[in-house]
Amino acid sequence: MINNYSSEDKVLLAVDCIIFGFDEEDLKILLIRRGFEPEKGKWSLVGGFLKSEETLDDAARRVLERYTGLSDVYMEQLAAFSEVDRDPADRTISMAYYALINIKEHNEKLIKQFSANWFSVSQAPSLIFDHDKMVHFAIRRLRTRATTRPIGFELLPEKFTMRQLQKLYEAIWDTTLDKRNFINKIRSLDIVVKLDEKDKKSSRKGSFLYQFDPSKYDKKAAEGFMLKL
Amino acid sequence: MINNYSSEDKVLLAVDCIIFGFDEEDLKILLIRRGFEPEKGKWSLVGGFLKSEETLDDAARRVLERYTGLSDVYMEQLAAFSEVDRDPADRTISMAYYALINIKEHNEKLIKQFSANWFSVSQAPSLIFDHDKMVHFAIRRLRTRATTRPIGFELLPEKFTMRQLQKLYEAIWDTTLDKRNFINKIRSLDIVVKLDEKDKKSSRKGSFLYQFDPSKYDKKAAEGFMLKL
DNA sequence: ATTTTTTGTGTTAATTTTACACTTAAAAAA
DNA sequence: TTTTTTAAGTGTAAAATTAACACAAAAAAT
Repeated sequence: MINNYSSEDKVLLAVDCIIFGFDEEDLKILLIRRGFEPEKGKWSLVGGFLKSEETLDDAARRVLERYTGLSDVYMEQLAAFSEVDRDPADRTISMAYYALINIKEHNEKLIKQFSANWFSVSQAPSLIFDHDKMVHFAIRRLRTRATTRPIGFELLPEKFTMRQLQKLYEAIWDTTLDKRNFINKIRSLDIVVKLDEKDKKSSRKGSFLYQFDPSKYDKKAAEGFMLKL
Repeated sequence: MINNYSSEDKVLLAVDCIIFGFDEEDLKILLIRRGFEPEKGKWSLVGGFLKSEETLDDAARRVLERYTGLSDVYMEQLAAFSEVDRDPADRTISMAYYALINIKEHNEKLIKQFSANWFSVSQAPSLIFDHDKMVHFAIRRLRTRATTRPIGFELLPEKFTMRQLQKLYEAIWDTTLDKRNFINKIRSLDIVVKLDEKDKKSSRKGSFLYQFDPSKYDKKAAEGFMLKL
């Protein structure tokens, strides 16, 4: 087939990933020191260029696996950033993705290898290019996502306490919540199962562990809800 | 500066626009018969390729102006579509945008010139490539947008009746609403001003015209709300 | 045994949402 | 001029949801 588009401009297309993790206290993002020019050594999101034989989702997954060692990560396309001079080296459009991972599960070795670091979103250093804008965009999106879809599965360990789940929402929304109203609301969503086990790390008394019910969780993830807290 | 990215693949980047209009009854989209191969003559979204000296928003605005004659159109970036074979002619990634326009204001001549046509979203023909997917995506986005931000300004004439506004929401959400509850809700948002004029077209009695209060509207557009109806 | 710490739980008031039906205005028809 | 027709305009009560709020229980540490 004749290429009808031969006179059109081609551009570089990158993906940059905002990787969120949660450490029981703060919402964090994974940043690396950039290993090449321009802006070598500065803090940056993880990213890479789209290859012509893969989709953008493929590219994002590839980047995610490269820097965290994790596949099967929850990931969503965010937005394209296309200011003409956003990357001084060449005309590059970047597709931002955000990912939610269980911070305990990523590969520590890779973190070292790439001089990566987890930063609380409120204490992150300023980033190269338009990456700060991307991060803000991602936080905004995560906030709305947390109000319309369940998110705990992605960011918490398999078994978790209600307090942990509440702290996660508090971190995402940067607010404090009433624990009684919170637990009632979560129970009414009918996506968690209370276990008999207790977690003793956080208190003398110990607190009951919960687990998500995968099928109910997925159902809610698909149909959505409106979580007002 | 040395180009550090010289070994990376470049791709064609297109924008495709879902242009929504409202004709007092139905939510419509503007489609054109494609003027070149591949898929020449088939129904398609309006689109074009990104030029290297413009941003994606610029490109979308350019496409919008070319096909509707309108500048200053409300427009939002939607999502990138990047299946490897989505366009059989060449590897092309498309950034979908959606736009909301006042259907009365677009340029009729251009419509003819491009063999364009307005279709009710429920009766649109099937489109080339992955354009159907884009349209569905856009409708979904428009629905959530209508629940979190005001939208009337973009799709209605300057002066409108409550019934028109209600029909707009009914069309977007594909539902019916109670007029008393609707009007109370809209009034509580405090973004419209009731005028003394009446519109006599729709009934003997005539119905009062309203206008958006630009500053209040913009404020609500920026801060958002949660519209449950 | 006492202190300390964090968990766990239920009720009431306030607010928001939903359901619902009749009158009014004015043109058109008789 | 009277009657008919059509869509506009309006308010209240019940139901559902959300928000506010405080104390007892468990268990480890002293």
